[in-house]
Formats: sequence, structure tokens, C-alpha cells
Amino acid sequence: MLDVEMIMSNPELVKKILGKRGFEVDFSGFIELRERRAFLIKQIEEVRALRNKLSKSIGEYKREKKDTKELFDEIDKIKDSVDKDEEELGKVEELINEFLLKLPNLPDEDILAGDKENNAVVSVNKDKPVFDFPIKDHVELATSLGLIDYERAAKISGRGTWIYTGLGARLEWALINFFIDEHIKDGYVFLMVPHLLNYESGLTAGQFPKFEEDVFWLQEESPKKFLLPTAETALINVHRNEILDVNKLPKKYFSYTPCYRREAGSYRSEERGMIRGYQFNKVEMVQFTTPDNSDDAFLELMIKAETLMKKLGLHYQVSKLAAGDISFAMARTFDIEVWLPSIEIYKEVSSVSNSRTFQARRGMIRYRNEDGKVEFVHTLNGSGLATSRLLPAILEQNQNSDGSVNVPEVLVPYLGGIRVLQKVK
RNA sequence: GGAGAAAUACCCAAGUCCGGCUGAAGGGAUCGGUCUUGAAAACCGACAGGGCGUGUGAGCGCCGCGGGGGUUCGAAUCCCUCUUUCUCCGCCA
Repeated sequence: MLDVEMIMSNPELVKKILGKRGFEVDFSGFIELRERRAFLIKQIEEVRALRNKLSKSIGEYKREKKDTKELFDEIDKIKDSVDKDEEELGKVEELINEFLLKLPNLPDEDILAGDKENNAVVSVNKDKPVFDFPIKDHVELATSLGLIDYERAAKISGRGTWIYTGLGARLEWALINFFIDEHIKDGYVFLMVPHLLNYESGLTAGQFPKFEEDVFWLQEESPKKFLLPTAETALINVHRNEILDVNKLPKKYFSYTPCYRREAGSYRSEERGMIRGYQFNKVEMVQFTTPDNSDDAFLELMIKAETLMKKLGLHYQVSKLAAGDISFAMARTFDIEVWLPSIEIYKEVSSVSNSRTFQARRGMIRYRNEDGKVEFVHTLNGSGLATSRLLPAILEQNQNSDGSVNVPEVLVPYLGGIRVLQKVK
């Protein structure tokens, strides 16, 4: 949610900034609605003030056993005059809200306008791995090493799914455990959250109303619930409708959850295997901070995500996303993209974002500053990391000519000392 | 899944039967002070927050007793509805 005062005081500026995303708006109708709202509120409140005064007098008169006829006559005069205004106000506010909920966040000043093509690589880790043998893609590697079973997954569920089998499951779990341990070391609080969330949570996180079609809904539940598309949706809502103590900020959380996404129509040919599925694993970090601390928090999340990648020894690049590629609720996003040698493409394994006050406004997530004033927190999130996408990259980047795969050093302890994934005889 | 009870401020809790002097008793916590070498205790004092509107401002007004709706001149209090929590029964990892 954007700041209404900002829109009202400088609609042209807001329009211009949203334009960086390629988002077209016309605020003229909105401004009229806001003006109408102010007018109606004034009318309604005047009548209510009078009515309250008279009602109070009736109470007093009755106690003193005085005649109240005069007061009732006066009240009769104003009795129904607010009903119509109240009804109109309700409608006006609904329209205002609807409009506001459709506006995406304002990209930060340093964010480039335009779409994907304006994403900028800001750093690269390690050189591209070179192979002196014909390489295999992760589907081939995972299948031949007995790590993943796609066919049986299709049997028990459907397309866009897979089963981690044996060592494959252990490798995936090793990644998750490694990340969990790293985050705990850094002082982040581990939360295990519900996977079924209510509408309000999706609204605060910024998924709704625009992306209601992108998540899985449970038909039977009332009120309706959806499967979380990322742990962020749950984590961000932990402090919804709360006023936090400034001394307890920043709050740092992380969670591991599967992420459930419909991914309707988004499948591309190179995304076979585990690159895109209806369910994938991800460890997610979230911070609630004061505005002052928000840029530092962003940097911290970036460094944390990158550190994990470096420890895994993978070749990746960091992209600063252009305005049009930044998701709806965010003001800035940097992606960490891992190299997949088989398709010669970098694929996102982490997305670190700052929503500034966008989510906080939607969810009324606030804090009391040193002066006792209540302000919105900044909310940030970052994957740390998407394990299901990492596993293919590890297989492909670490493959040997005989079809075996070297386990990243940091994962060896989590795999009971196994250093090389080899074909089972 | 069935039956019942409840939701009041930072926490506990009264008020709800019988609508008006209740934007809400009392206690705790917190903050400030007295006392003390310091602390504790005791005592004194402060303590509804928040949203919205209006005003340069002190302020004034509107809305707030789980959410939404209704009855009424007037609702914490009466009615409807939803949500959540607790207790008991059933089922179950």
C-alpha cells in the first residue's frame, strides 16, 4: 500500500515513479474520491456530534425527571439525514481501497526503469566451470545417480513434481539443515509456520488481490485458505496489527517451508526437471526494521545469501533488478542467480528485497519510536536459499566425467561423510 | 465432528442479567518522585492506545470493549453473524 498523503500531495511524482515499472495510472478519479470522502465525513460527523449531545441530554433529563419531548423533537429532525451519506461514504471508501490495493510499490530512486532487459549484473562469484567432457544436465545426473524420481512423482501427484529419493533426499535435507544452522549462528529466530494461510495474510504480503490465481486454494475451508507460495507470506504476517517496541527491532526470522505455486502457463522448455515445480523447498529470511536501519538490513540479507552461495562454492551472479522486474510489493530487489551449465543460463536461487513500508501499511505493522510516535516498520525478505533450485546447480557444476558428483565441502558433515555421489550398483 | 463457556486496554480483571452519571472499577507491570550510601520495600503521582476529520497550534469532533451487521434518541451492555480461545465427549499422528 502506498502512502495516501504522498499520492494526494504529489500525484504527478508518484505517477512518474510508477512509470518506471511500466505501470500506467491516472489519479484524477482517485483524487475526486478522496475529496468526496472528506466532504462526506465532515457532514456525517457534524450530525453525529449533535446527536450525541442530544442523546446525552436525554439521559440527564430522564435522571432529573424532566420532560424530554423537546429533545426528541429536535432529534427527529436530524434522524435520517446521515443514512444516505453513510452509505455513500462506505462505497467511496471501498473504491478508494480497491484502487490503492492495485498500486504496486514505488521502486527506489536508484532503480533503473524498464523491464528485465535492464537488469544489471553487479557482481560475479568464481569463473564459469569448464568441462573437458560432454556434460550432463541435472535431470540425467539426478536420475542416473538415483537422487530424483520424476516418473513415480507423476504417478502419485502429476506433472511439475518430483520425489527426492535416498541420497537425493539427504542432499536436499543437508542443504536445508546447513542453511538453518547458518541462520541460527547469525542470530535469526527459527520459526516453523502454518502452510495454510488466510486471505488477510496474502493481502498484507502483497500477493492479493492481484495474484489470487497464482496460489492453491483450499475449497473446503471457511474462511478460505491458501497454500503459502513462500514462507515470506507467513513470516511477514507474524506481526500484523502490532505495535513493536523499538528496542526489540530489528526482528530477524527465518523459516523453512515448501513453497506451493500454481505456475500456470509459466513453464518454459529449458525448465525441465526441478527448475520450476508446483512445490519446491526454500529457506526464507525476513527482517522487521526501523526505516533508518533498513538499508543496512538489506545489505545484511544480501551478504548472508551470498555467503551461503560462496560456502557452497558455486558460480553465480548477482543482478540488480530493473523496476519492471521487481515484484509488486517491493521497492528494490537483488537476485542471486546460479549458473546451470547444461542450459547455459543463470537461474534465480535467491531474491533479496526491501518492501519499505508497503507491506507494513497493508498489515498495520508498526513500532513506537523513541519519541513515542507510532510509525510503520520496514519489512525485508530474502531467500536463504531456494534449495530445490540449488540442487540441480550443484549436480551440474560439480559433475565429473564418470557421471559422479562432488559434494560441496560444507555439506559433507550433513551427509554422514559422503564426499562423492556415485552411481549405485 | 458433537456439546458448552468465553473474548474488555501492556497483563490480570469488574461491569453485560436490569442500555444513559462507563471511554470503562480494581490489581499488576511500566514511567516519574519521596525515602535510602545504593537497591528492595513502603508511600505519592502519571498511565488508552490507535484510526479518521479539522486547526498554524494548545485543542476540538467522529469511531473504537474480538471482527462485521442490526435494534435504539442513546449499546461494552439487547439481537444476528463470523472468527478465535478454553472445557468436556468422539476421532486421531
